[in-house]
Amino acid sequence: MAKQEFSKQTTARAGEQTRLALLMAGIRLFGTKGFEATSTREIAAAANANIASIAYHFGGKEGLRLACAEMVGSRIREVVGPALAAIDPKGDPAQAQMAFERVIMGVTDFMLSQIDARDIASFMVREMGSPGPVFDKVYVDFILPVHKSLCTLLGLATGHDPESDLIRIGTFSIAGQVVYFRIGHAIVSRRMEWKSIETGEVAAIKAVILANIRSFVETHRKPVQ
Amino acid sequence: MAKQEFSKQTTARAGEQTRLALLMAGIRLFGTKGFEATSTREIAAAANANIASIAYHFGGKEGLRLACAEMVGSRIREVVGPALAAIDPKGDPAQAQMAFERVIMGVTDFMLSQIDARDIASFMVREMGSPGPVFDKVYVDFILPVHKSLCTLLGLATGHDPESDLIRIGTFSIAGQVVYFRIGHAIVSRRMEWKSIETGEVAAIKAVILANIRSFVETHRKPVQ
DNA sequence: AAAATATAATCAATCGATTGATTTAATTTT
DNA sequence: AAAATTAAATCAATCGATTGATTATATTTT
Repeated sequence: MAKQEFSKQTTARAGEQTRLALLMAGIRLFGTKGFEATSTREIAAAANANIASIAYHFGGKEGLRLACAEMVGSRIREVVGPALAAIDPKGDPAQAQMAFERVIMGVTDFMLSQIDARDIASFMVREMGSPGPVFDKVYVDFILPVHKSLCTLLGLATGHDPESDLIRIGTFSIAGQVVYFRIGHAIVSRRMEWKSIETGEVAAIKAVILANIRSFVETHRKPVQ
Repeated sequence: MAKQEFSKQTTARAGEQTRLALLMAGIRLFGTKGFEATSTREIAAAANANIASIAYHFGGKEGLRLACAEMVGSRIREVVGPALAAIDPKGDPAQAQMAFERVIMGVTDFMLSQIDARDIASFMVREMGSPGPVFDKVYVDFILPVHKSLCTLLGLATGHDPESDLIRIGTFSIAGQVVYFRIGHAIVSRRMEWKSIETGEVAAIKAVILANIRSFVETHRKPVQ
């Protein structure tokens, strides 16, 4: 297990290095250009690896796609996992609302701020749009549990049944805003006359989304019966 | 110059027929599968036309893509155009809010209900995600004017400067919800346990979005100074 | 009106280029 | 030396585009 720090080029899991590089390149290229529009030669070149290494490590292009999905899934679970685990199903409304806000704000930060995360977000959004094995994996492993948890929180915050149409659709309407600002960032940036999305820009977007969350809770809050 | 009205099948622009069929097939396939993932053979087969007809009518695959964008643009302008033209820049806040709600609800209906329009919406959303000449066209011809008009209305309704960050981003946050329910319909349907998006389902979504609009206006309304 | 000509449109066949995948050989690591 | 990994070369299949031939329609000439 002892990792040799010296001459990491030659030693230190040379194979693992290209494997990771291929995954990174795959996520980035699949996310920005789309799966079909990206060639294996392009991926190999971006990862400074050989074309055959894709087949060797992942069995093929489709295998790399699935491996990318798994890496994306685990990466996102790192972000939302802790916040979701801290949910108290018997907490009071104010506490639930705070937790809800924290998760959404965290996801927004992750999706818009972190440069390496943008590729991840783009990749996932693309896979969301087209049914397939990757979609199923992303849905079951990530979207469903996260959405359910968010519904639990929003249900607690407003006093409604977490599985009611209002809460489920309402949660989508809020999470959808986050998704939109990611996929529509080119449009938003152009309209806002931003060169790129930086800290200040993300803060402005988060402020609006946060206000929308609070407006939603306030509008639909039920008096305790 | 006299056009013969009889036997429009044989006469009356025989080429226009396949031209339209190619456009329809292009919008549908580009929208559902993506541009790169769709082959010209596939398009020709779907349109009951020959592969060469694509080059003949549009100069090539990329030309067809642009022509599809133009058709989509004009089609959408039909939907939102009348509502936007009726905007009164000096109207009272309540009137502006009603107009805003009407436009958003109309677009939501268009994007989710009309079967033929789903292809159009999918096509546009896909092009929005990837920069290129089609994106520029869609932005300038459609997104920018519509968003500006919506900002005017939302500015009037709340009393804020239509070009302020709050109004511009806020408008995106509302329009983004509509876009999300279109591109994320597979996820939403699965989570809601809907077989497909039908009248009742669209009504449920519209109710939530409408409530979000009204919450936004109420939250950010400025007292008349 | 009839014949001749021009234009528009579609067709099957084929082009070179590129795709993902595979094979063979060389290199590195253990 | 054996195993693991990478590099280079090659595979059939498919891509978008183009070709020349053919048909249908419109226009012009006689």
